Amino acid sequence: MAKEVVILFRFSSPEQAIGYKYTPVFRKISALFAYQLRPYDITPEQRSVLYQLYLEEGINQKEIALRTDKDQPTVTRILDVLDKKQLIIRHTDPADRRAFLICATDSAKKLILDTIPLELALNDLLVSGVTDEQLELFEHIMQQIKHNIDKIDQNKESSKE
Amino acid sequence: MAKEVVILFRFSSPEQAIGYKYTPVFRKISALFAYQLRPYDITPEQRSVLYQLYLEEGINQKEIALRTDKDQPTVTRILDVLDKKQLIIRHTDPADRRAFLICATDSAKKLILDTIPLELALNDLLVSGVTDEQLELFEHIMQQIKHNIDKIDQNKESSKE
DNA sequence: GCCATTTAGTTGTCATAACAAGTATATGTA
DNA sequence: TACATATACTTGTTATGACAACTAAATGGC
Repeated sequence: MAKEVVILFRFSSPEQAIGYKYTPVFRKISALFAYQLRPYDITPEQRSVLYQLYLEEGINQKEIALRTDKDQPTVTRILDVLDKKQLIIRHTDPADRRAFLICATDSAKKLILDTIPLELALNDLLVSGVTDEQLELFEHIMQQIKHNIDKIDQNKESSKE
Repeated sequence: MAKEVVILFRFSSPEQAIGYKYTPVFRKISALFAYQLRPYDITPEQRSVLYQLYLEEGINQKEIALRTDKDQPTVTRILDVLDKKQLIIRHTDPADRRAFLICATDSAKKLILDTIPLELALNDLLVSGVTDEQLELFEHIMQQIKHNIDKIDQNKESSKE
């Protein structure tokens, strides 16, 4: 007699998978912000790097990668662009000749300050019709999902060994 | 006397903007799924195109773009890859010589069927610890955000004229 | 102090994505 | 029917992102 293996999932249809359903939503949010940032000749990702430097100057590239959730090669290349636009300066770290301490130029700081209202206004539009209470729950669920991702990632790492 | 203009936002800090906060989360979800799909030599985006063909064969590229939330150039290039991998066939549309009717090959259909459990299992892991009730609210909020995006997009379009 | 290992950053390659501009075909209208 | 306009798809360019492989410098154990 053939054995039957039944696997039960909370969802039965691939269209319901949250990655599938909502990745395009966040892509679109980035595209909208990119559109609004055009007059400033900067992209949301470049701006997210600058924003970290605005919060704390003189951190190195590895630290920027951590704080922006980007990998190091991506940060290297975004900094190359920001360097060309004269929005950052790479100072060699006197304590570690492999590393650079990155600083934002004055025009970069001005750019960040000028665009913060854009970001807040867009965010307000995005969450209009959502109550504060609902938003709080939304944040809570996203935190749980983030936590689950980290757990999956750990399994992935440990299974490599 | 100088006039003061005070603009009030629901959020005061850029780090709280949902685009800024959660775009990396969904990027990571895609990366996790990409990792799991490696043995199948396919990416989540290529798979999302194939999945639409699995749902309905013989639709054209414009229709695929609509259904996958991608723009037409992106669909063209993803189909080029799928074509090389012999996972789709472009039939010329007898009724419109500009268009192609796209069909999935048998191996593409098998690939979709084989990977559906992966997608459902990953989704289960991602939402573990989130109750069905919370998930329902989450979906509701995401729908509201999607609706808001469409409204912003319409304004953007109409302001072009 | 020497050497293995780790770490900071870079480079190369491929895949997506946004957008502009181009080609060929269809369509709507005088 | 002729011509303007719209549409389906393609191509080019730029930006990001994942990942592997590399260089150079730092660190840790002996």
